[in-house]
Amino acid sequence: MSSYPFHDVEKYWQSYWAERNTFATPNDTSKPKYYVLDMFPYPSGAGLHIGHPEGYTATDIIARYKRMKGFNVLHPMGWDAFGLPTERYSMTTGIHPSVATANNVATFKRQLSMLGFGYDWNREINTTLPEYYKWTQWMFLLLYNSWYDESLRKARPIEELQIPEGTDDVEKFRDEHRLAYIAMIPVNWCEELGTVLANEEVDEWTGKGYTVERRPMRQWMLRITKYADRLLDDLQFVDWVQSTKEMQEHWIGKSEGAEIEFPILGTEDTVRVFTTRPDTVFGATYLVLAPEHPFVTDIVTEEQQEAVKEYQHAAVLKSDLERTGLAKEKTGVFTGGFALNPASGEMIQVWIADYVLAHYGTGAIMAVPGHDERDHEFATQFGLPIIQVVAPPDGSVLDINESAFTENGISMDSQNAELKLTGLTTSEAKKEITQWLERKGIGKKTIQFKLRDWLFSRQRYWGEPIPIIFFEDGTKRALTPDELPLMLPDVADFKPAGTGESALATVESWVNFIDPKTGKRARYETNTMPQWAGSCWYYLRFADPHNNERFVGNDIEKYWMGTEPNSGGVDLYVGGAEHAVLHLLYARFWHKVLFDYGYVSTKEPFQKLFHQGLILGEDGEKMSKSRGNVVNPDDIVAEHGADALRLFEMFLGPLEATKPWSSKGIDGVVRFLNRSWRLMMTEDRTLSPNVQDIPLTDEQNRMLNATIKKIGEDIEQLSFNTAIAQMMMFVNEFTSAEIKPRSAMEKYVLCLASFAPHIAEELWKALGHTSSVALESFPSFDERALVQDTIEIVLQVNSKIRGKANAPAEATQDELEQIALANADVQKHIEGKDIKKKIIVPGKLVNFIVG
RNA sequence: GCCCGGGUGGCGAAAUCGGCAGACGCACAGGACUUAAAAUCCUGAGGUGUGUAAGCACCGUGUGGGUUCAAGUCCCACCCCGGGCACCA
Repeated sequence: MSSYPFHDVEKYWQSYWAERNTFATPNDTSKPKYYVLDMFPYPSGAGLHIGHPEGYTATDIIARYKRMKGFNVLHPMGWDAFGLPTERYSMTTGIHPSVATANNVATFKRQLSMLGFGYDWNREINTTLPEYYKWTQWMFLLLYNSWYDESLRKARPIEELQIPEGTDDVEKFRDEHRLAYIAMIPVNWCEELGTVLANEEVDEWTGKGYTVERRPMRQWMLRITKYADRLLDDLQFVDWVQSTKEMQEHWIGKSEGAEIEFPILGTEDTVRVFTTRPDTVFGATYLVLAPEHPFVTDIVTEEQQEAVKEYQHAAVLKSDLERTGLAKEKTGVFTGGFALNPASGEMIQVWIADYVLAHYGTGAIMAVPGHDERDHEFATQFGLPIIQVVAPPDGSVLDINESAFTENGISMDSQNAELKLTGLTTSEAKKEITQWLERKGIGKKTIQFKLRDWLFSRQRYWGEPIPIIFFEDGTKRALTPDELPLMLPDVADFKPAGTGESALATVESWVNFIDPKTGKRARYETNTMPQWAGSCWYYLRFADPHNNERFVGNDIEKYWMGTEPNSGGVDLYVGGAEHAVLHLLYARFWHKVLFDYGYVSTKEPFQKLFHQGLILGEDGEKMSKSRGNVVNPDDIVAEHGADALRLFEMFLGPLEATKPWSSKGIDGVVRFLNRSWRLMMTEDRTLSPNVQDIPLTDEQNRMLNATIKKIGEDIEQLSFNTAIAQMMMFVNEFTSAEIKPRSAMEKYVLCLASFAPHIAEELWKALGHTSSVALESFPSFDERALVQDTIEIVLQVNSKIRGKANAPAEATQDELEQIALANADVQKHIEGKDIKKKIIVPGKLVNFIVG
């Protein structure tokens, strides 16, 4: 028996869908909406890999199922096409990135169509097209033209920023408050690439043998830190994988503590430190400043001058990685200066050490070696005093020179004339000391975040130009919305200028010009935006992709994203866990800015988030060319068909699990599809005469209804592997029937349709239907068909299974007991013994405890 | 080091609330069809022991303990694998 003609069938239905626009999604507000989104791909030259269809099949099943359940489903696809790989390809081949991108997009689109995904291609978007990046630039301007009002906890137009009396440079004051701003900050400069790398990119390139050093450069930054608390708080509104929420929480890194001022001896200066354990201030036996701390030069004594300089110099040369990474050995230098512990009144040494980070807190710490492991290690190494000021709550005694006691406990030896912490619990002591500090005006309660502002500029050609103009006189202006898009000029050479600027700096005709609005000689910003920019808001554009007046129309946004601020957004967002922090955090940030201006209606962009697991090579290793274990979807489709690939990727295991590919395993789903086909088709592709209008047996009816029920439930739970197992059971059951009841076959095809749409369409047509199965309703099931009159119950003696018996489903405990006692196997085991206890669970089991 | 997730047959896995462990599939074995093979259909199968056999007994969800009539599932301790963070005071 040959296999079903999947080549013809799949090709036929793909063109059928395309010609009839089967999956066109109207903005039809009369129906409930369902928005299901994949993280849109970067169209690489290599084409789709086998991992892409995993998430895409899952969302396609959901989309098709929800459509059959009566929803208006938005299930779009587009291209996140700016970025370094294409630019590097262009550098070596001379092929323009826009041409390379178009080619790659064509390949991806062909492959996606080949897999039968039901996208509305009228809504296709591409981040590299001017009609798209016009709005990315517009969003940048929105950020640039905004400041964050801490009291209202929202972004507001920069014109509404109150300028304090006596401010001479108003522009400078505004720049200091804009959500997009320029800063000189040390960045990861890679000489060979001639570009700055993001922190997350450093490993990738150093791994490839490139060297990366720290160099201060003029960079655009986004003030995401202003949103730290909201990004943290609003996680409560989303239905995400717990681990992803936690990763975001850790990334944002909120910690509560206090700032305390330590007077520097012999000066009027004070050093402010941040600590989460102000209750341990009596145990602060020295101070440590970050090597970059501005006070270092003031504090350092003549004798220590040279050593300090040398240490600072060494610290600057070290990369972040070297400073924090492998070398755990602590280093530091005494400045020669002393400070006063404001609580104990002790004179304490001031050191510099690179275990204190300049960019966190105040860039200075009070070292409490008795109750902080890092301080303990440092103090031990340099012979600094270690004292205990917190006792374990159980009153046990410990040797504080041996190791730090970092847990909460009871304060000890912590008092001065005005203040007594001794005897208080850690949380009481924190409150007490903070009040004292505030009363004295030498400290206050503070909250710190690990999150840092977003380095937003890249020295690359293939990205969105930043719409800012610089004038000769040192002033600048932002483009106005009517001047957008600021088009990326055509260039022949895509290499960075090598000066730390992008290739744009070498395009004389573009970069230098007379600004028509002001008549001044001007220069465009030559930095471009990072790849994250386009993906920060694309989910909104899918709702209204051709709108030239707005990035998304008001009503359309409200329909697809919802109007309830605390819920709503994209209903289901599926993508890799590698984007758990950055993409999702950045997109949430932009969304909140848009929310502050009323451009969007929900606080959060993505209501439910799901990460599909990785598909490994057959050897259980990550797929890679060098390992030679790469599976190409084109090959699989050619050999087994798209339905088989879709089904197999879903059958492999739970969607979220990492699981290996198996070339043998796919035979199982191929067989299943063939069995489904033969259930109702003849060899010559016509409906089998065995499909007839006959009633179902009770057993068949039960199987059919159980299948409908389970498939609906499993799809809702993204549990596709078990849904497929159920369909296999259905087919096994009906294969053995001589005559196949037509009604069961029809309902089965409707169940199969979301998973294997091509074969389902063909079967649906053979069953005599003239329209697409994709537009039919999902069958409902009859709960009554599922109830069984008699069920098998387990008979146990002393909790061991000794037999089984059929009992009426409604049997009472007494009846079950009688049935059990009548069972020969049970009798054998209870014979001559006392029944000490009876456990009878109706519908499940009877258990006699004998002795 | 810290925070998550996970360990179930030869393999991928399944198992609402604690109630028949291993559904479904792969691979395997036997049978039917065939000159033969493939394909297909049917049947079998966690392991060990025992028996000619139907069967019977014991063991079994990473390890060790615990709770319970009953534990893959709950509790405690530990081991291993995957992911994330990593001097954030």
